[in-house]
Amino acid sequence: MSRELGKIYEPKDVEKKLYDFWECSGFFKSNIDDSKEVYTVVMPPPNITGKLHMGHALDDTLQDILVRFKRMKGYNVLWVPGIDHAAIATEAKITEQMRKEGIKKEDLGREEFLNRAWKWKEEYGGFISEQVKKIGCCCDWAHERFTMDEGCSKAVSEFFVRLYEKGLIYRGKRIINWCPKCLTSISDSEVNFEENQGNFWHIKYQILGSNEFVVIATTRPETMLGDTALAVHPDDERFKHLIGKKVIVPIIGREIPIVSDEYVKMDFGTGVVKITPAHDPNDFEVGLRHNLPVINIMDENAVLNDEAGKYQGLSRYEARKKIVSDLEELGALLKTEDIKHNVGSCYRCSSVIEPRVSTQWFVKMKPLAGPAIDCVKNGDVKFIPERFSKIYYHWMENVKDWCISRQLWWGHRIPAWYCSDCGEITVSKEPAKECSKCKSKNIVQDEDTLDTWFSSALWPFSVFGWPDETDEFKHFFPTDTLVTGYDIIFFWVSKMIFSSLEMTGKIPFKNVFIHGLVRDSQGRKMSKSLGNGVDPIEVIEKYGADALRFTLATGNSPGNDMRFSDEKVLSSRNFANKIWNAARFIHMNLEGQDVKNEIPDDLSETDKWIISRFNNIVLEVTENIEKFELGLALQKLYDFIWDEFCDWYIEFSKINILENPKDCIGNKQVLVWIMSGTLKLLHPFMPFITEEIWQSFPQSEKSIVISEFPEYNKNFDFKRSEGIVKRVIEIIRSIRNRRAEMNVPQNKKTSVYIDLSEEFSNLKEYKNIIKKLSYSDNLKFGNDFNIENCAVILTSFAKIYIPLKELIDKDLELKRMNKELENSKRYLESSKLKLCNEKFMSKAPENVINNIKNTVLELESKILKIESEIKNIEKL
RNA sequence: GGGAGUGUAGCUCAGCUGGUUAGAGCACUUGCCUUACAAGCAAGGGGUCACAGGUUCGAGUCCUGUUACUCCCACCA
Repeated sequence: MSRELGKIYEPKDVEKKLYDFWECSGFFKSNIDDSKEVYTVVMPPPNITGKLHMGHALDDTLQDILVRFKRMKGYNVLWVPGIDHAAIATEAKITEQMRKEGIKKEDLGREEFLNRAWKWKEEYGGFISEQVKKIGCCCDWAHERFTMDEGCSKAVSEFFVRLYEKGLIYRGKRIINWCPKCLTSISDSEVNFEENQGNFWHIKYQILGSNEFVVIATTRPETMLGDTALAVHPDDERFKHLIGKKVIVPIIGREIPIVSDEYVKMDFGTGVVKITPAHDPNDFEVGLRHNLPVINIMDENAVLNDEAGKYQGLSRYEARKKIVSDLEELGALLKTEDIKHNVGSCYRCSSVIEPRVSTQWFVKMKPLAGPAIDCVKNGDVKFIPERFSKIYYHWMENVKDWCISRQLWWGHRIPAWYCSDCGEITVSKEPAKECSKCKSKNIVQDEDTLDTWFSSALWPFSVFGWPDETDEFKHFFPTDTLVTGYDIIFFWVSKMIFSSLEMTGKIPFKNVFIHGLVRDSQGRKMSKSLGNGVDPIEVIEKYGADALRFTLATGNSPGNDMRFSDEKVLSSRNFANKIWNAARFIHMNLEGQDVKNEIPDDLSETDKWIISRFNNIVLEVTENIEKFELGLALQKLYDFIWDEFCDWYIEFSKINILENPKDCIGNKQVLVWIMSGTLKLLHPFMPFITEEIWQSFPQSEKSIVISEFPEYNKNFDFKRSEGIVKRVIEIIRSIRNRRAEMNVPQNKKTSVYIDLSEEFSNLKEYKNIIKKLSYSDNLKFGNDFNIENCAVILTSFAKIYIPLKELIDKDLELKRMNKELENSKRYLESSKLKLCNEKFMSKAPENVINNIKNTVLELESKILKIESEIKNIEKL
């Protein structure tokens, strides 16, 4: 039973051992069990690329806290772990790896490339799971899923086909965001806009058949090669006469019309805009309205093509330079201004995005958005904190169609086949063998794959075997709580909600628990380019998983960003060590004795006090966790353990145990019982250390993981004892305080005389405790002391005298007494004022009024005492 | 341009539905190796809760306005 605990807690010695023990014992496994209430969480799947970062550690820790709590509360818990194939990110990594070897994607071919990708998955997938385990996550590994495994892929086809058949997926020629480096389209939300210092070139276009010019201003002069119109605002008096006329594009000499369109802002630039439908999203729209030709002047690498004439083969930036200098030579360049404007770049590789007209697949969003908004509005899905629902509405209400096709190989291939005979598109869950219209065998599958989020949108139900109505799907879905960061609400949360509603008719989860970003100690975002990222695994190796978890779970509130610093982890580590040593103290006193882990029949007031305090903490912590106030819950546990249990109850126990080492089994039982209970409360937050200590005490369960979370018990509510011990502590504190003020070192013992008021005369029973903890070597109770040359401490229920003899300074003491008198009088005044206030008396609740009345009585007696003591001292 | 958040001790942050004289960690000062823990113990200093109004018997907490910073969305040819 009593295992030897080292002086310092060494996480390394226990974490791996305990995790293996938990896993082998099957504590994390869950099966269908109708006798228990279900609690399901699906883990946001980390990308298959690279390592876990601090954001994952936070996300996983929060989930683990909730899941462990619910398991201890008796729920049938399932936490599904998994990994995301991360199409574009992974493909970029593999392509990069190949580039170093001098191989191109095309050289390898689709099949070989995919072989490589799967090898990558095998290698890195296990690596990520290992990291999740190191954090301590109690997920059910038997349920682990991958977004491209067979089941999830089946779900993806089902999703695509159903939406297509309902007319919610369409294929169309649109202008999309093209990344010239990743060579794929990306969705609007994958584009990052950043302010950029650029130039605003003013260029003259000659009006056909006249010597007049109009001037346009542009930041992208190279696109003029694709101009098919100029546009002005219909109400712009300056240019009304030009509408319908033609102008000549400089350099290339093409004749293009001047159209009118409300898109043009009269007060921006020159009021005249060049329209290049192939290379600007707004121009594309204008082009559609005015039936303008679309001239694409660039290839997929953003290099100018044969439409660009003599500029063919130049990159977009080389072409820009050349065209500007050519315009200058021609005299068509009127002036060059500086301008700040936003430039979009790829969220993966940061290349500047090139708007590009191409044929892509889209999801029609409007019909899907409605129900997705409603289920949050009516409370079926709750965001925590609530304010994030506003952000969600705002986005959903303005959502645009979702471009889902990607020109990548790593991902779910679009289940569409094109017939070379009749041109019909065949969309099918199973690989198509023939054209659905003309039955021709001459069909080819779409080369493109689907956006990663298309499969992660299905995650909460695809992991349970949907579209099959599996028993698991019926039992565990909808899930309970989704834990994720606010940065991913648009990317992912919104997509899961509308997909789930559309496919299963149910919400995917009841709660969305949103957390913020983990920033560095200076508040900067952790990023690769800054090199300020902190590796959670390194932190674990240095300080332990529990210290990391404590750091991430405490000191911040839901939805807010937090800063991560070594100092914080250090203080968390110290907390772990504090608990460890409390356990050591208890063990030390258990030596050779058979102490039961239960509350004894005969309880002292201090026992009742700590039990009552513990009982109260149980109630508060449970409530806090249920309300997702994890930081608050943990703070309360910290305070209880450190301040109340260690600093007071253990100190009380020491005195008791030292006095009668054989005869205090009851006290020892309480120590073991409180410690065990506290460990259980703390276990969801700090699983390793709590398990290690818990097992070292007599317990009925073989693991804390499957023990019962403590319940509030009204029989353990000892308010009277709390009052008594509170006063004992007050006496001790006030004596220590006075000694410190007088610079009496702790190793110098003094005499202390205490004159208790009648109703608290029973505090005499705590003589030994007070004597020891107030550094006294001579403690007497009574009311007939010779108090000459004594420092006096007054509480509402006692007068305390310390004969400090030569140490005391009369003037200093008088000054202090007068100051205290002032304070008490001021406080009394403000309290009395409240009691005289009729409105206060009629409206404030009874307990508030009673508190103040008591305060007034206490203050009045205290003031009297102070005044008489001042007189006494003055006589000296 | 639209939306959201934040502003509390030197620093990092708590403070739940308004209720005694506002808290923690770190840092700082002083004294302690006291039979778990110096990764510790005891005591202390330090805050007109961004500013101005308002509601209320009572405001860090609710309302209005101002101001500073941060983030998100949209996007300026």
